[in-house]
Amino acid sequence: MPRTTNNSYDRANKRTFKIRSAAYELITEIPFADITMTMIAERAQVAKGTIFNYFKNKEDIFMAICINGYLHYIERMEAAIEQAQITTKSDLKEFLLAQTRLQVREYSVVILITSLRRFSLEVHADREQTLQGRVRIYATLDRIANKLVQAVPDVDVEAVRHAFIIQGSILNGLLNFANMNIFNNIECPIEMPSVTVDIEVEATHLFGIYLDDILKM
Amino acid sequence: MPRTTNNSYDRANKRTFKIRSAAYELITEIPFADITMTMIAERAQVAKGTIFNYFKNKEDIFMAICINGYLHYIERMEAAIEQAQITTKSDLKEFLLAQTRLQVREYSVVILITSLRRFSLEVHADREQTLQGRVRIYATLDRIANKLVQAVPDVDVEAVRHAFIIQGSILNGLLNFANMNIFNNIECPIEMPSVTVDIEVEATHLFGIYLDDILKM
Amino acid sequence: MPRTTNNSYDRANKRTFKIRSAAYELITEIPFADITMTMIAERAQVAKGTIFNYFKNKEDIFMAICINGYLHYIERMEAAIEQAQITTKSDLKEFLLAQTRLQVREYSVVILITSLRRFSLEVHADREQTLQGRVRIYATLDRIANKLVQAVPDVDVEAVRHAFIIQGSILNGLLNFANMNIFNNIECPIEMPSVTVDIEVEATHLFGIYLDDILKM
Amino acid sequence: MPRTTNNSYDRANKRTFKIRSAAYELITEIPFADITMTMIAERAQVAKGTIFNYFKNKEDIFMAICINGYLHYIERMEAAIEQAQITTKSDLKEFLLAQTRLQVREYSVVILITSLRRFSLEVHADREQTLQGRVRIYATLDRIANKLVQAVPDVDVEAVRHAFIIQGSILNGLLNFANMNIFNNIECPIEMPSVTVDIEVEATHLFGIYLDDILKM
DNA sequence: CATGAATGAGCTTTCATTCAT
DNA sequence: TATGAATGAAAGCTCATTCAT
Repeated sequence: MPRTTNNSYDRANKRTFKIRSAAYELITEIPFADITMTMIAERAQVAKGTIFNYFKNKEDIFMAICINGYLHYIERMEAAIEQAQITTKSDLKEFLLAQTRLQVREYSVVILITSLRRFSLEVHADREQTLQGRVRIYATLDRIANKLVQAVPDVDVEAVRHAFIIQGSILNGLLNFANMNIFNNIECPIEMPSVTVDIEVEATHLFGIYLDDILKM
Repeated sequence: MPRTTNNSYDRANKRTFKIRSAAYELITEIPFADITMTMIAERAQVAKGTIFNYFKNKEDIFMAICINGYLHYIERMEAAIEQAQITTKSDLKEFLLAQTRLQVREYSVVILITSLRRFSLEVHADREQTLQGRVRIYATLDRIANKLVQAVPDVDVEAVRHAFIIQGSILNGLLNFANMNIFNNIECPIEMPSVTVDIEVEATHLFGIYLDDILKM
Repeated sequence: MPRTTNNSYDRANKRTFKIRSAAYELITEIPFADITMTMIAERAQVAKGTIFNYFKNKEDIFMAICINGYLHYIERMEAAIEQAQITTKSDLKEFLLAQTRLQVREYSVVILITSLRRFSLEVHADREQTLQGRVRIYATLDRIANKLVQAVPDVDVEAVRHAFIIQGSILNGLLNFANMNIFNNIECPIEMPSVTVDIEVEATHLFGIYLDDILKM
Repeated sequence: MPRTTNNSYDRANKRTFKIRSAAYELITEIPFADITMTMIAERAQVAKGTIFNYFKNKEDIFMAICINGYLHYIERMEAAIEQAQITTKSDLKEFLLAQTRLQVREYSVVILITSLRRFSLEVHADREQTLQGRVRIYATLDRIANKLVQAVPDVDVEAVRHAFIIQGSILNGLLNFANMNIFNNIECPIEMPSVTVDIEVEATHLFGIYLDDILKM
């Protein structure tokens, strides 16, 4: 079967990817407010004007990162279900905690950027595009939840879907609120135990007991 | 002992309060990036230059709001302990959940602003001032935790102090990550159950099971 | 004699016409500075790049509109002479006033665009093209003037040719300078009689007494 | 009597004047569209940002030039009435023609800029400011007209006020529409008599016969 | 000849910050 | 200490123009 490639579509896809990647890289290095379109253009090796052919503005780029990043995460999760051999509630819990560890390790930036949505991103990002993305996310989460409840008896779809929101909230909250002993990535010479938090440990702990509760284990 | 009032000190205090209040009001109306020093000055009814006598920059103001707002919350909590008549773990849990409801209802904005700390505030805010504030917060939380463990047997100070971090993280995370069906304060015409969240219900639920866990109830 | 139609020539003509028409439409809706090549391309249903095959730049398009529009007007006038049955000075005056009414009613936009020539059009438009157009205009006016003086005794060709310049100047001037009670097409709630002007009445009045003068009536 | 000078008011006035003057100079050298705010700032020796403290945008500056320039002209005219010793219709006509010569010689640029009002200035200039200016103009013209009709019997105020509109229209029209043998300030090597116009001669001629008509001379 | 994605110079405008008063 | 006019760096963004397809 011959593969029909739409060249211009492919090129456009590549460009948006390059721009998003450049912006993603920068947010790991520089505070959001200090990132400029010029920086993003330089990093992505495209002209500044090109960015505006693909994104409405800076906020739009980061909103796209949020959505695509999270989609990437949950699509991987969906694929992982097959290999996971989940049959009991315990399997399910283990699976979701493993996914949480993955989220902490590889998707913290994406989850963290979500913090900007209320104060910055939503105000300027493209409404339609964003909502479409969210619908895709919801549909994927829905599929995942359905697959999981089919594999494990006596579990509510609604509860599983909801758990993903809680999972993200927990990680986002810990990233923002914990570790107040760190200022601008530099640890402070002040002893404040119990403020310091190992995000992975804490996230899996909190989400673990949440799962226990909703799975009635 | 007669209290010597220093007039200029009082006036300065009033000014910082006016400026902070103006900024607080604005953040409930306008996205952070769109708030200008001119707006804050007008709202606070001071000259733009005056602001810079009291705050290093815009980020400094909002960092101060974070810290003072949270201090305000926990100082009220400290005062509330006396009236609360806490003697059992169950009392303790109820007290902390009541405090959580208060946090949701009256301090959501303060908790939400914390989302900006990593990406904006810390980068420009005054380091020393901020750390001093955090130390004050820690000291207050420490006093509170101690008072509580003295009232209730068999509870770890460390665990209680830590619980406050988790409490804030939960609220912050839910505010940021939940309710993705809302875009720019406008609800979307897309049905996505389990994404929609009643913050107060969810926060008390999650924090409740966390307390059950750490209090071993 | 059979006319050999050159297809590509016809197509090119059609294109320039489509582009000019699109630009003409736009200038009746949007201020010159706010009209973009993209808008013109969309309206003309051609690619942006195509425009540049036919016109040097934006100013060139509007210069072409000026020249072609005015040519259109005077070529119609030339054709109208035959039907007009002009034999006396009075006939001539009536003919020219009727033509002035036509100019006001159907060519105001063209005359108005001329206002841009000094400040915008000439600076960027194609010099040779423009001058060629003006020579064509002059030639046509010359033919018209000659036809008219042949029909009416005791009238100077030079004076008639010159009258057309005055005619255009009067209309252009009134369009620009009169009706200062209107701002951005919206009438102002300020009573300023004698500022308000019925362009057609005023133009024919002023041009009428001018004709009386040069025709020594 | 001590003169009370409001320093900040004076300084502001000086600034607006400097900025307007710079813009006026530039428009005599460079086409409107090519004048940038940077150029104006440099010429006026103020910071770019300063301009925006006094004017909304580029169009606003040129609208102010139009209005202030014309006001300057008619205020001089008002002052000139006293010295003029006007008692007859003939005196009145001579006075107005002399004023027209002055307009041609010293205010052509101002009158010419008016050509931009429809296509550029009004769309972006400050509405209120502009209308206020026009009201001032109208009031001055009204005073002038009244003074003149008091001096000369049997002349209609309305007609005189209206004549000023016609005067400006004539000059504006001639500046825009005549001399099509000149392209971009360079005369063309094409012989087109009757297109070439001596603006001053033509304007006084046309306005002269208009005055004859309305004064019934 | 038609296309439209890519370009990037350069625009207007903003706004934190300064500093003379 | 309060002021707010002045600053000017730098931002976001536009859009005429190019050019590979």
